[in-house]
Amino acid sequence: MPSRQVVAKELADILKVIAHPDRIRLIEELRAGELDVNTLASRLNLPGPRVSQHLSLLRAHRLVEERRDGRRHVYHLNQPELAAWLVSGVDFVEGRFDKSTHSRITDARRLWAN
Amino acid sequence: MPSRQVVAKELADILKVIAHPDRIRLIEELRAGELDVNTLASRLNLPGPRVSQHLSLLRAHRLVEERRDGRRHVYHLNQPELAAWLVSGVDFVEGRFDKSTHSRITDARRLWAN
DNA sequence: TCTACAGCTGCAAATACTTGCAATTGAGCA
DNA sequence: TGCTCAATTGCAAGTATTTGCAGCTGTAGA
Repeated sequence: MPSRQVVAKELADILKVIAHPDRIRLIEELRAGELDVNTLASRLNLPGPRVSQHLSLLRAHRLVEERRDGRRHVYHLNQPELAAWLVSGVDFVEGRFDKSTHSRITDARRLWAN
Repeated sequence: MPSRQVVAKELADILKVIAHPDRIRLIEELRAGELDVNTLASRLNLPGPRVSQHLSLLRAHRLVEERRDGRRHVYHLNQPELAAWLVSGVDFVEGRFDKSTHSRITDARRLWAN
């Protein structure tokens, strides 16, 4: 199978993993450093098992890694540049908003820029 | 709903649209300029209706635009930088390959670099 | 008008994702 | 050992995507 096809498939695979609102937010939360599952769950306001499943998917694709600290499971981004890359992708979202909602983007970009 | 959440949702939506091997290849084919549906179908070696459906999805999300030229439907990227952004995302694929298949990435990157 | 070519649309079957909830594992501590 | 907190796993129901194929629309040219 030709290389472009292989790489397109792998890239599609990774994008599919990232392409979920909760998982994008997990990645964004982890941009600044490591956090445990509980903290993530309460920051995103999601049930624990759900966060756990998202994390296990991200883990299976090596986007995050886990570390144990006592009874806590602490997660961090495997490739921290991923978060920056994602934020830069927000540019391509702009066309989708009408003018009134448009400020949300600059807003979010500012929050994520930190 | 908080901005980060809105933007995460929109970004997820766009990524979901992009996250398909065929559609990634379509975007890559279009990086250099416009092409009609037939050309795309034969370059990707896919049945016409399939390419048509992928394009209509990309079109619905404003990632591509259509132009008519006689009986041809000619497509082009709405935001050409999208292709470059995608290619830069290939970096995050690298961790997934073992050493033997690793050369495919440099390979594909070279091909996509044009 | 008739034909051919270029694409699009619709629909059903197969497949994959998401979500909620209950049950389970595993580490620390009394 | 027995209890509890932190997370993970498993599974079923609901929802969305993908794929193949048949049939349709619209344009150009004889």
